[in-house]
Amino acid sequence: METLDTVPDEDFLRLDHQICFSLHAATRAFNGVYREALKELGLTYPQYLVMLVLWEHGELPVKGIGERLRLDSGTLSPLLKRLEAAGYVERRRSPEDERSVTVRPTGEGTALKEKARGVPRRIAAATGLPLEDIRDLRERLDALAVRLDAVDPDALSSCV
Amino acid sequence: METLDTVPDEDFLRLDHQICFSLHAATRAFNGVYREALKELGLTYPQYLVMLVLWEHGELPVKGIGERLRLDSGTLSPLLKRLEAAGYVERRRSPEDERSVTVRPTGEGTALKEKARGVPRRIAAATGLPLEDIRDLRERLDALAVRLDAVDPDALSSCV
DNA sequence: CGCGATTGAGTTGTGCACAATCGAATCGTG
DNA sequence: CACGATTCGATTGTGCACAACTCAATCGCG
Repeated sequence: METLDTVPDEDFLRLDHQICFSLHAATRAFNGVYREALKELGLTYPQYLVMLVLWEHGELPVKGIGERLRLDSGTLSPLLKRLEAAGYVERRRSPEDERSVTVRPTGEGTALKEKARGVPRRIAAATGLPLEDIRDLRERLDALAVRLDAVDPDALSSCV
Repeated sequence: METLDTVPDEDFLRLDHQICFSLHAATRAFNGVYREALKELGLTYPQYLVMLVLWEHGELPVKGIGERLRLDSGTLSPLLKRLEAAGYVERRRSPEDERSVTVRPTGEGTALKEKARGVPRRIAAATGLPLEDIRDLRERLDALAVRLDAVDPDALSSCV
């Protein structure tokens, strides 16, 4: 059987090139499709993700959004400012904990959900894949992300 | 059977959330792992991709790199300048066509290939997946990217 | 209660992705 | 040969990702 140990470095480098590159290419392709689909909503794809979690939860602290999307304040702070400037969300300091900032959709932001309703179906159609394939792919990617996030940094730099 | 047409919008939105988000999360997880693995080489992940194609082809015009990695000059120009500043590549105008810029690894850049040899194996090990699973995943992602790149932009904005 | 440690946002700086645009070189057709 | 169209790269501007840091608010232990 073909395993990690029976493949020469040279082939490996090629294979590796393709898996990481494939992921990159697929992500960028998705971004391109979303960019088109979200153009009429005036949202970028990461902004759309933020609105998705806000539509689902009603309101969340910045930290809560960051946990669900795995983004830190360095990414979210400016993004949320742009969403606020666009009139889709409002931010205010939590009365209970002055360190925390609560974000919630404005009326306009909530109304946007209706306009966004058709987006996911069109995206799924664009993939040309049956639902079960999409689901299977998603599960593999999730499992992969979990494994990669759990990797010990030192185990990487210190070669085997 | 469950198809695109038998699932309500509401569920769909959730499913969609997960597939696009999973891809995003997996890409970012990969980036994190590569960041660690490439730290000792002084390369970012996109810079590593560029070095990979240069190691394979010896020298290429900027356009050739862009075709292989699907990146445009707006991304490559500054990236190549940084690689040049790091001493890994040199750029010069092609004598045959003064519009074109030829990029090739310096001696130091070529030497880097040996130091990079162990990287892909460690990345593959970090995924915790057998080779055939990686290959299968790669093929699915490639097929997906092809489909998504071929999507007619008008078909997205004009709803079904 | 008081003070050091921790937590939550925000800021700064670097790098990538991409759209739009520019200028120079080259091509192609009349 | 001349001139409009195209090609190539660089540049500009916007937005995202992330590391490193700051600062205020809060927590918790003595």
